[in-house]
Amino acid sequence: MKITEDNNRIIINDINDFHPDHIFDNGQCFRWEREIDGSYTGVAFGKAANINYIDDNIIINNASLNDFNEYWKDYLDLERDYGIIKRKLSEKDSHMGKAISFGYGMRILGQDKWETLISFIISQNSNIPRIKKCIKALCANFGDPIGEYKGKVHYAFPELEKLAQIDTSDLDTCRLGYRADYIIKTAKKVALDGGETLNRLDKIPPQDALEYLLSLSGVGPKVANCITLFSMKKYDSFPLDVWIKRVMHQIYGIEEGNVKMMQNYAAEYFGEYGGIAQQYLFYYIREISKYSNTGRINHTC
DNA sequence: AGCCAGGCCCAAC
DNA sequence: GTTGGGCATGGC
Repeated sequence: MKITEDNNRIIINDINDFHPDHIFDNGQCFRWEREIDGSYTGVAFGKAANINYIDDNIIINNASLNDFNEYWKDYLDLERDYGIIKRKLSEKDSHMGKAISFGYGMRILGQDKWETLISFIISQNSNIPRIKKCIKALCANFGDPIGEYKGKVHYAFPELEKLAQIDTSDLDTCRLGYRADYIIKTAKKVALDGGETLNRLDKIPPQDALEYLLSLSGVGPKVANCITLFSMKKYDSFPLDVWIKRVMHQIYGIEEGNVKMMQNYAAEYFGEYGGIAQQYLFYYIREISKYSNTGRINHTC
């Protein structure tokens, strides 16, 4: 990885398996917006940036070398060789192979735990466009402004202490529906020790981490798996949402609605990279579904 | 217009 | 321990 710093811009050479669409528009994050040039502008860890991929170079605009080393390198998971993972998973079956050739530039971001927790509580029983709007409103109303960039004021994700201090009705303006109450309850519980437990979840046994997450209001198995996958580098986490349930039934032949069997099958079949496999499949199935409305997965796509 | 969305809670078995 | 109705909102 060769890094160049140039006028508040970072350029990284020699990174393969990187495509902004496959990374920022695959449902793992909700705060990045596509620009007309194919780049994405957004906020992570309280830093606003614009990221693009041109001629095999990753370009991070509005970032210092310090920002890169401290945040972006890990956030973008740049030190992982996705080539190896893709080859391993592609060998599984032709569907997996197709999903990977379709979303070849996907990477699992290393997101902030608190932001991921709240974001995926919001995500439940909703759809991605609305989730993005809800989170945008939450940040604009309760996040710290972090300055203007590309003609817009950007906001950090709301601090734990901030959401722990307010009431459910204060969130009315964010249009979160019944999830507002979950968020306030969860914030108050996480804040009991200043977020210490949450921040250490990746350093304790996975079963204990899962148990803590499931004890939080609005966090069930699916949301908990998203949190551990997208913010704790637990790549065998296999979130079963409505889309992946369809995949498990229609492609892998597992009895419809049998969640336990689906989890077991994924763990056995995909193993340590189940979560990454899941994300390729999720992106693929949703994209091809945009072009058909049969309600079934088109195996020939 | 009506079904669906990166599900979870809780009461009733 | 499992099951299913209810849930607030808006995308399409």
